[in-house]
Amino acid sequence: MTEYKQNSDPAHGTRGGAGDERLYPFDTIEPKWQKYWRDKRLFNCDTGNTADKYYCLMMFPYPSAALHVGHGRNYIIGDVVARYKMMRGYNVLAPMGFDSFGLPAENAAIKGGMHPRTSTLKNIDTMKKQLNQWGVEYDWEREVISCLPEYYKWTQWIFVKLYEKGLAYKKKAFVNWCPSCKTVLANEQVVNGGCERCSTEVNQKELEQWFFRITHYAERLLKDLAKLTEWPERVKTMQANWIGKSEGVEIDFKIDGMGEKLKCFTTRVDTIYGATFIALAPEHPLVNTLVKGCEDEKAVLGSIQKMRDESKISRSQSEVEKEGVFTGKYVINPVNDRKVPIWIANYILMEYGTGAIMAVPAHDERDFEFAGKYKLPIEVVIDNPKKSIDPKTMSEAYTEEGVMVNSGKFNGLPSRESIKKIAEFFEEKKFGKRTVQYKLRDWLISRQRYWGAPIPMVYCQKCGVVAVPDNELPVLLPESVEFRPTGESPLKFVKDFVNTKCPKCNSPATRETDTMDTFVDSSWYFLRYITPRSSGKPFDSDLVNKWLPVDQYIGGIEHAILHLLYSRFITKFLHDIGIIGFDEPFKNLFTQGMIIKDGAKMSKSKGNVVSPDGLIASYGADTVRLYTLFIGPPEKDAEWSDRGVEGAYRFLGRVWRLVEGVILLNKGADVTAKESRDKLAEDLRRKTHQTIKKVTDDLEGGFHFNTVISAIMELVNETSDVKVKVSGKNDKLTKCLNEAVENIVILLSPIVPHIAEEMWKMLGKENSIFKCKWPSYDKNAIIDKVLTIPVQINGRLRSKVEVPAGIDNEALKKQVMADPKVKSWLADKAVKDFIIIPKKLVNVVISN
RNA sequence: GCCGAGGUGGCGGAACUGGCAUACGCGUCGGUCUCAAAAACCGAUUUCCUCACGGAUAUGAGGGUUCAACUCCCUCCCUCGGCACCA
Repeated sequence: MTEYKQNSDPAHGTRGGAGDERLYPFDTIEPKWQKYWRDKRLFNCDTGNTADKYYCLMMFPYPSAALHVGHGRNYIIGDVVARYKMMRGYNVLAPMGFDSFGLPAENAAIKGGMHPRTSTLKNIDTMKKQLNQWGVEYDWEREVISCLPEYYKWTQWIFVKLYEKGLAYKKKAFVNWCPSCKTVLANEQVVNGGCERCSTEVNQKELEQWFFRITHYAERLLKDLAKLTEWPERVKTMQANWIGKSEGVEIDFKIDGMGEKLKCFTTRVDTIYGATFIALAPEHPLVNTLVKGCEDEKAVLGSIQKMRDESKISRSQSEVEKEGVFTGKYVINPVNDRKVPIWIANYILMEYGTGAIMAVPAHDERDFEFAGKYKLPIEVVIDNPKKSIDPKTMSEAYTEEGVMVNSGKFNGLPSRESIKKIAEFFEEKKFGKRTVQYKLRDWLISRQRYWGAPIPMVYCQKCGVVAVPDNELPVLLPESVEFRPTGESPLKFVKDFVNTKCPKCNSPATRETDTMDTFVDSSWYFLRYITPRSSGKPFDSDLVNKWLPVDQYIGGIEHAILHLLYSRFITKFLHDIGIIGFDEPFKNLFTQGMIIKDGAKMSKSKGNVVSPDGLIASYGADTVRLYTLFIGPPEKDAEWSDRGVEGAYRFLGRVWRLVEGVILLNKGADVTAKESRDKLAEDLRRKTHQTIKKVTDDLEGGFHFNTVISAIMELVNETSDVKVKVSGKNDKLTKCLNEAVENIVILLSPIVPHIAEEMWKMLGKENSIFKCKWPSYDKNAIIDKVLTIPVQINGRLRSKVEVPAGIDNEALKKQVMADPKVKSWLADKAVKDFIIIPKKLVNVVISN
């Protein structure tokens, strides 16, 4: 999605541990099968067949120069899911594309590199080769590249639709400005006061910018999180926190001696009787009027200006000392007609609520701190029921619930109850009204950059702001521009681009020169894959309605807020204008963890990037895939280990030799059976079917690839043990052995597709293994006939007994009591209790 | 501070609705094969005591419930991620 800072150096591969001796010929097998899948169009989806559709989507990447094994995790997981679902009989759609507008390509151009288009398309080419090497397959005929006019035409079209509905608008505002990237950033792109991309401290700049009115959808974006039952809880929590809903009351305070009213938002209207001052943000529009004519007006204005000058960023850090100044004016508290002084304070944010608060020092930490500093009165109106509060000695604000005191007719009520009562009272008396506030801000989408989709708007002297009509889209990016880090869009200096005619009146006009945030591009691409070459409309609505919502979306946790929230917003919008029939885009979401090396996220600057190229050369792609999935639970971060890769490689070698060995057996090599063949056969068959069950359950119930692999390893170990003991005769045992081996190959195939295809062929099978049906297990075969029951004495394991599966409790008890170890533990002690957990365990409780 | 996830051998990690803790893999040690090495194969591997049989001990710390606790309850500690002067 977003571009990554880390780039790996493809020339610097990890050392190969395999040496010249390969455990199996992966280097010839892998390219062969990759070509085969492509030739047989294995991943090309017929979207016309929607009966058993399965839309398996990976977050499309920004085309960086080279991928590392951390990126690989995402694609490998997706590929395994797609192949598995195919074998389950689904018509799988697994498309891929490139989120190819963005800053890195343009920054490279500024440094004197290639034109962004050239470098981007080149990177796309490299990336496709790397994906191919991994054996990760897609329906490439549906490739979507967001920087091409055929795509961004429709990004612009969506902009115009938003504009027509009043959801795209331009306003002058203080915006986050990254001095290094020389562009504005959305609130979501500011991380700890720094630029998301380069970490440079962001400052504030007043600019006229385009916004999307995502706040209009705040309530639905919040409420509909409940619909997303198959999303990780943490992602939903992060989105809910980001939207930040709070319910409260907006109070109208009359300003004493002036006609004006002052609105304050509070969630704690129960504390209204304890309001001892009012605090306004320095940017509040009434500030100048209020201050006018006050004592020492000049000094007051000076300190207000000082507060404004502090960057918004440093003001948002809690360590910053609270500052404020008295305006000389008062409001009247409507509940008791008391005069309350109005202050200007640096801790009040203009962009939240009304930019003004009623301050209740006794019951708010921040107000308490401020009141302490400026010696403002503290009045307790909520008492702690456990220990009465003395306002003179209190050392911190009491913010808990309690009992109302000093609050007129509300005295004695529990504070929680009075929130509702006072709110009702306020509405009745018209002192104010109940409202809801959100932290979510409108989405700032203007970027002073070249490499993005131009905002399709025209400024006409007569008609004003005019949207470019559909038939004139796309507004093409001009080819030749000068890349200069001026802080203004390079498009501004391209006369042919800027000067145009008004689409309405045909008189001379100028174009908007800013481009769109690339997150606009990525918030609808999943719709385009269904009909990627559609030229008359963004997509075919009927078909899109059949294929979406996406059945499985897979990507990194870093997009928990930005991309996923924006995509949900755009989907809801397109739903509301009636061109799609669903209002949530992604039914199941899986967020995989990062791959860590030497304790840190892989990055070029840290020099800890593991490139797949060297690994694939030494061990093959299947080994890299296997290890990547075996490393740990895929949703968690995991530390990369080169030793672990070798272990995965050795395992594939063992499987390869097992298959070769069994084929030899089938030809009638070896002749001596060394022990009871029937029991061996039965045990092996049981293990085989238990493994089928375990693997299928682990894939269906979440992506537990690590336990899937360990289960298959167990089966391989057991099968290898059996193989050693077997003759070549075509009897029950060799049959079970063949069954075990075939199933091992099938169960492994989504994970290590190349070697699986090759072994499948060695076993004499005709078609691609991915055309074969996923096995089901025999319910009877998985039942153990003989059980080993652990025997505990007073909860401690002391012995084990072997019993037939159907044994009744009486017989079991008899056998346990006869066990010599149990006998010696019991000695002459009385048995107080005898607990039998059927098929699991026996616990004999005795006195000590 | 608030919200979320987590803490299990030397390491990555397993353990379903409370029922054999440490599966599987890595590493280490010992062995087979080899002139030798690599690969492969076999065996051992929580810790402590014991020649051994065996015993004791252990899932961040402490308490509780239970015949039985990694799992449930209470108190606390630590790590990671998100949000954070949001009224």
